[in-house]
Amino acid sequence: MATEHSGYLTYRISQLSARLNAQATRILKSEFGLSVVKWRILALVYGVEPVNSALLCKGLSMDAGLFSRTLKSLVEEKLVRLTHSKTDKRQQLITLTRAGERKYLEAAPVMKKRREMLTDGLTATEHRELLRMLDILDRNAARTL
Amino acid sequence: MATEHSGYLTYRISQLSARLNAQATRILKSEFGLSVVKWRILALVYGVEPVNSALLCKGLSMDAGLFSRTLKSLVEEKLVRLTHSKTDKRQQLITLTRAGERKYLEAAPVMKKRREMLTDGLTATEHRELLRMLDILDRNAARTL
DNA sequence: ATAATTTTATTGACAGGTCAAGTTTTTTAT
DNA sequence: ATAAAAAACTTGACCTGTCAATAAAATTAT
Repeated sequence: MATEHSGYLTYRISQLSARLNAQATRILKSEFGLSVVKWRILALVYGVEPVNSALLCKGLSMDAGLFSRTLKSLVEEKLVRLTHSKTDKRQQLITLTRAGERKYLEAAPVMKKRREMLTDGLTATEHRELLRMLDILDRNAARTL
Repeated sequence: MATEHSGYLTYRISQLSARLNAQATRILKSEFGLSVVKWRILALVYGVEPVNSALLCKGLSMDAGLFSRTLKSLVEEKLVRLTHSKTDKRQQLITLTRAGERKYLEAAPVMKKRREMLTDGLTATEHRELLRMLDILDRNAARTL
């Protein structure tokens, strides 16, 4: 039954993505009480704070609504702090709180190990090749059909 | 901004998957009034009918709830027909109606072209390599961390 | 034979993510 | 200088997909 659609690249990618997401969700929630989106934000803010909110949202190519709500709950959990830009009253800057930094530093090694485990069995060359091919797919997918 | 996380394979896959899904959703909905899940079911049922419902659901590794609801609306749209198995009163068999077949045959070439376009720029060897690497990732992702 | 377990299918509740509308502020065009 | 357009952010409505609970039927174990 699995063979009929095994050639369907799009389907394979979708399945893999779902599986990876489920794995990340499980680890992040059970061990750190984080959602995947919250984790991504923490990971990107760490080290480069303070960060412009809109730029980060675009960089993640994340929906602005989702981003806004996630940020709100990160603030409620006191993992990040928002400050209004002086020059542009619309903008806000994101900084990690001490607790946010701690949370990131706690989760980072676990998530790093997970990534390493994922590419187990791929040589460095293959890994690079894979990223290159994903780039090609990505560009092709952006082309309107 | 994109460079910080470009090495994050999981993130790349997730983004690519989201993009592909959005593309498929757009095409299927606007041109054929189908959702991605409906399309997948039609495509798998076509040619091998009648198909055992539970087997198909497992073959797609799809959530049973989602599967049930999607099937229900495919029946309402008169694209598939369900018949109860004589030997096992729990089971149901799926068949495409004439309209369902027509819908599949209409959409199939467009979706095929989309897949071909997606791998534009990859040699046959690379394509094979890509599938192989995705297999490895998939197996690794199945391992519990 | 019948009790316990497993399988099939459906349903309700919910989290994650998308889309569109609305507010405020800034930028651009006239 | 003022009007129009764009950008930043928030909110509500909505859809998809996941999970847990249930019910009916079949299978397995005792």
